[in-house]
Parts: sequence; C-alpha cells; structure tokens
Amino acid sequence: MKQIIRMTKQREVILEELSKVTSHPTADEIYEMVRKKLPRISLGTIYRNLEILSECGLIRKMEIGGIQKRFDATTENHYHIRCMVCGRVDDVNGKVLDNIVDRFDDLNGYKVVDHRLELMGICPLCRSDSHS
Amino acid sequence: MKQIIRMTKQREVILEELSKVTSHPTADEIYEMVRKKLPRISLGTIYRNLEILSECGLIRKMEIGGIQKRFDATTENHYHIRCMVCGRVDDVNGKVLDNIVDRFDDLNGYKVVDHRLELMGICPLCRSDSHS
DNA sequence: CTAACTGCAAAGGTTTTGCTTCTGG
DNA sequence: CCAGAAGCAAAACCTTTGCAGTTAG
Repeated sequence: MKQIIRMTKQREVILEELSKVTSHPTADEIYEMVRKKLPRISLGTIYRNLEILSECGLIRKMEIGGIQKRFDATTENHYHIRCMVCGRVDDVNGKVLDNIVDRFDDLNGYKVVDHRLELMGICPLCRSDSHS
Repeated sequence: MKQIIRMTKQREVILEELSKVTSHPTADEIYEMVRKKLPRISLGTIYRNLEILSECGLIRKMEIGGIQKRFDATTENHYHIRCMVCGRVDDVNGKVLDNIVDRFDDLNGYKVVDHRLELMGICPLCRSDSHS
C-alpha cells in the first residue's frame, strides 16, 4: 500500500464528492460530479486518482456486476446489494461471514485470503414500479 | 429466458469447447479455442452467441473480478475462487449459503433474489512459486 | 527546487452493431 | 422459403498512457 500522496485540489474534491453519496458511482459519474466544482479536470485525472486513492486505502475500488468499475468512500468491510432492474448498488449492514473457509470441503489447494459477497435483488423503487 | 435457438455449427463448437475446460475462459480465449475447429468464425459471432447461450441457460456468464467477462459451462449454482496473483478462476465445492438473508438486519428495502460469493486467494501454483 | 501531478489527446483493449450474405428447419 | 444467424468491418465504450506544462511541499 502506497504511503504518502500529495493532497491536490483534484484529489480533495474527488474524496469530498465521493463521501457525499452512497451510490457507489462509476469513474464517469464521479467525473460529472467533480466537474461541477473543477470544470477543467480531465477524465484521465479521475481515473489516475481513483486508482491511487484506492491504493492508499482512502477509498475502495469495487469489482461488481457490469463492465464499469465502481468506487466507494467506505473502506470498511461490508457487502453490497445490486438491483437487477435498475443496476443501483447499496450497502447492506450485517455480520461479515467469518469462518467462511469451513463451508468448503474442496478449495483446490488455494490459500483463501479474502472474499466478496454480492446480493442481488429488486430495490424498493423498482418494486413499487412493477405494482403500477 | 429465451426459448428456442437454432443449433448452428458455431454454437455447437462453442458449447463443446467450453464444456471441455474448467478454466472459465474469456470471450477471447473461447475465440482462440473455437478457431482451431472453425477457422472462419468471427469474434463478433462468439460474443453474440455467448450472450444468447447464457440467455437460454445453456452456459453461465460470470461477472467476476477484472474487466473481461468469463464464461462457464456449468450452470448449476456454485462458487468461484480467484487467484490474486495469476488471475485464474476455479470452482469451489461446498454448501451453498441458504438462509443468507437472515444474516442481514438492513437490506434497504430490497427483495433479495440471488447472491454471488467469490473467494480470493493464492492458487497452488503461485504458492509454490513464492517458495523459490 | 523538483518529483509528483495535471490536462490533453491519442492509443489500447473489450464489446457491440450495421449490413450483406448465407443457412437451418 | 425466410427468419434468424454468420462474417466482416466500423463504431462504441471504458480505461490507460505519453508528453509538455504546472504545482505542492
């Protein structure tokens, strides 16, 4: 994990905007958010900084359904749920699976280091839409 | 889920090659495999058919770490483990989490439909490499 | 001061799409 | 037959990179 980085205006605003939302935005969505504050920032800078900030542990890069990567201001361990209809991603609060390795009898010789759990379902908005 | 499809030579070979391996290949890797049997097949056809075959439930499209999607001939529910060093993906055999919803006290109003669990670790090959 | 960072534009890798020709049922 | 599929090439989409000028510490 990288140790020190320069705190530039661009990085400040990226962190600030990301911490304002709970929506786990993509790089492009972050670009649009940050652009309102720093109109001259480039998408390249967004990508470079999201990479660096997650290397530093200041944000978390998520690899979740879909092509685009998403980013999260919360770096603690937690799980996500994704709406199968509209694609939005929310946090779920609950116990993290501890003794997860015990559940498997054949790990193919792997040493397990971490895990990721993604729930899928229908979000409240899309549920009410389908009632109409 | 789509109901009927024409069984063309191309689809036959894609299914056949995919069922031969346990490596969860990417579209591009499948292209290389199939090309040995059908040298004139195009990458576009591979993509179109992987999409269609997974809509039909004949194969499974995996959304797993990294940019490229991977595909799996096994459509039953099972989990995967990915090597953090070399990126290969293997199946793990074990119980599927049943009462998973009970573990969460706040689901944000979602109706949970499915879940996906991905383990991460170091595969046997990469473990022995690091000993040298 | 200067190593690190930015903006810009171009390139890279993956996936999708339009169109014409071909073919399975 | 002919709806649907294939091949080909171009476009679309997301991300990374090279370079010259700028800036935080």
